[in-house]
Amino acid sequence: MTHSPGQVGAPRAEAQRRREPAGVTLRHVAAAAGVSVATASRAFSRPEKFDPSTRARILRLADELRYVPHRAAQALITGRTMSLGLVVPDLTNPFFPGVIKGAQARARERGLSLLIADTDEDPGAELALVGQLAQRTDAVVLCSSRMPDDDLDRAARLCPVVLVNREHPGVPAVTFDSDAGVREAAVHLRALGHRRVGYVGGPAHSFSDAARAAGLHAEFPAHGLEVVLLGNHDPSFEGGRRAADVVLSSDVTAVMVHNDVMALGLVGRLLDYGLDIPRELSVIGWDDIEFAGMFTPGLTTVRMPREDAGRAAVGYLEAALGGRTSEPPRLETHLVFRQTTARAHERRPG
Amino acid sequence: MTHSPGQVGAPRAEAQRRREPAGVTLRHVAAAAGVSVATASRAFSRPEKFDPSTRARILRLADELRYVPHRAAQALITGRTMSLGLVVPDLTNPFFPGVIKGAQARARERGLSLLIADTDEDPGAELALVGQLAQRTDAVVLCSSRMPDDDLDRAARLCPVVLVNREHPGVPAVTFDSDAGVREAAVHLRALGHRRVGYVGGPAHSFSDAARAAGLHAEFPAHGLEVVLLGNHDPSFEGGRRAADVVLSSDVTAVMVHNDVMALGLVGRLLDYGLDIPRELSVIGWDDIEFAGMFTPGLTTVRMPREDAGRAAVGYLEAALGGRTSEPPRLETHLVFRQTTARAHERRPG
DNA sequence: CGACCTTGTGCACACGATTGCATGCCGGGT
DNA sequence: ACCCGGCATGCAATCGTGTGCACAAGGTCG
Repeated sequence: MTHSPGQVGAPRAEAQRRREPAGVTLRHVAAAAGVSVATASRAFSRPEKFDPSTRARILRLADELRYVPHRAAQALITGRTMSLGLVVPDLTNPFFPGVIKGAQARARERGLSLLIADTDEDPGAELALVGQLAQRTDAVVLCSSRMPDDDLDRAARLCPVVLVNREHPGVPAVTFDSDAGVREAAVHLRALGHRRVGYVGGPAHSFSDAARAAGLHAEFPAHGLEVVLLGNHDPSFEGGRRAADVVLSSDVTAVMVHNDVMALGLVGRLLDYGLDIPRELSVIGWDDIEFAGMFTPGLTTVRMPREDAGRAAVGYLEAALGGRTSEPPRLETHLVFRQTTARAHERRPG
Repeated sequence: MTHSPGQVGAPRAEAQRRREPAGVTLRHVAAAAGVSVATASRAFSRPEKFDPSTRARILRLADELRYVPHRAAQALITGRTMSLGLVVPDLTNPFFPGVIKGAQARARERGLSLLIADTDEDPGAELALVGQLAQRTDAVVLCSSRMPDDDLDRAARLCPVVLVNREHPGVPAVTFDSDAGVREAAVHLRALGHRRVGYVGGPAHSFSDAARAAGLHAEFPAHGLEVVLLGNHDPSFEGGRRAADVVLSSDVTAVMVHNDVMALGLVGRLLDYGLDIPRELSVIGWDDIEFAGMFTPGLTTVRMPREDAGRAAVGYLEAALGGRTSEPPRLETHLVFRQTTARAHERRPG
């Protein structure tokens, strides 16, 4: 209104004041096609009810001009950033890159991007982090969070949230169904003649540790196996090594371990002690990280389909943002047989 | 102009048409403070030349109202998204989470976010990926890219780019200086009595493989060591295992391996063969991934400070975007001594 | 005492895309 | 011949923030 409106040509010169090459905008393609910006926009968003030839021409021109929509502008007007956040406690824990990979693949298929945040194992920082992410993303997936319950409530109010490997009332969650895996482990150990099986636990207040222990207590007795709790330990290689003494001084012939990294630490230390694994002690881990099969002896373990979990989590959020309601899945786990389990034998007294 | 302009109160009702709770905007805090939106905005961006009391009042109110700036709106007007992209070939390769972690930490300190993209080991897809990232980020770091040279040129024209662990004329790069690490390895092996040392290579056209081989050729002869090339192999555990036969049928007493994962595969297979490591063969890996110290025997290896690399890469980009020019660093590597190296012995003929 | 500078603040436009409403055109029915 | 409906398209407002320029108030100096 203030300036001659007929000129639909190049963006006005003064726009170049600050700002790099500027890129081609909808205005350019509209001008090139001899239509208004509105029409150009609709050529993308409203394929239906549109003159096919006009539409085709616009799209072709957009392509030739290498037009790419400006995400920030879209985000501003639509209120959707088209990106998701993903929070993990520790990237160097081999469990998480798997779920990230899955999440990322699904996100890419859908034209979404993924912001990864690592909390450095600090549950207290997670809420703040979700707050930051909420500004830049439409929703976030919280992975194996050890966030306190009320922080979790607050986070869920901040923006749409989906949990992975944790449950909390009122918050959707992609979970792992330990049952099948644990049952297979029970059958396996029982068949090998074991009767008393230890459980080397992870962090005391971790949700997944509680879930795993519960699975054991639910399934093992039904198969004639006694479960012996062997304490809570740091979920690290060192934590596994340190658990060796407890295991050694118990009278179990087999142990389940909270995760693979710990299990590998435990096995390593026990081998150092001169123990013959699996002859004197069978060990079963949890997760099936890549390295589980690379160690000697290869670790028997309960596989968690973590890429599937990542995919499912973003799939759920994408549906939820689109207004479609869906139920996040509960994923099956299974036992992977390798070399750390064998027939039960008496162990010579420690 | 079309509607009564006096009303500076809440955003106009019709704005609520579509759009969730809407959040509090600069307009809210401006209204609360009794100033214009422009002043409120400047309270943040122009601390200097500002009436201190007004500024303090505005900031306090902003805080009370829980105002958080709308990133998309800022991005639209400033042309800066305040986020960076990071492209890696494979997240599940333990090398990369390390650099991501470093990058992420530095980015967070600076209020930047990081978009991670995994190319699934497909160098052909990388350029397209950078294109996508360029829309949503201000710059991208390309990590150990195997992208062809001209793709790399194109990518660098798309948006500011920094390379990690790769070099290319005209593109800034955070690199690893193999020299110190390789020299230490040479001294170490020589002291242990080795004379002929094999090199188990990675992918044929990989930049880092060329760099590593070059380092060997530059340093080893100077220390009286002969280098024997033992071919190119897949940079995976399996690749390392498959290299075992070549190693066994050569007459070297020690090998350097392109990376730790391969080295671990190689060692595992050789142990399967009944070889006594390190007595019959010394093995040195490259990277110092977490698991290198967890295997038995612990892998002697050349450490790459990968978190530092991540930090340096985003540090460089941040400076570059801020107009400050800097030189991306060349990071020192060092040998980490563990159990796969020992005095040279004749090996009984294969 | 007036001209000029400094300092603090507001007006208005811009960024690039989306979208409700209006408009113009064309054809068919009464 | 006129009106109405459908269809394709344009107008203009809008999202939330940043910033050049104008302008007012107060102070200083000649």
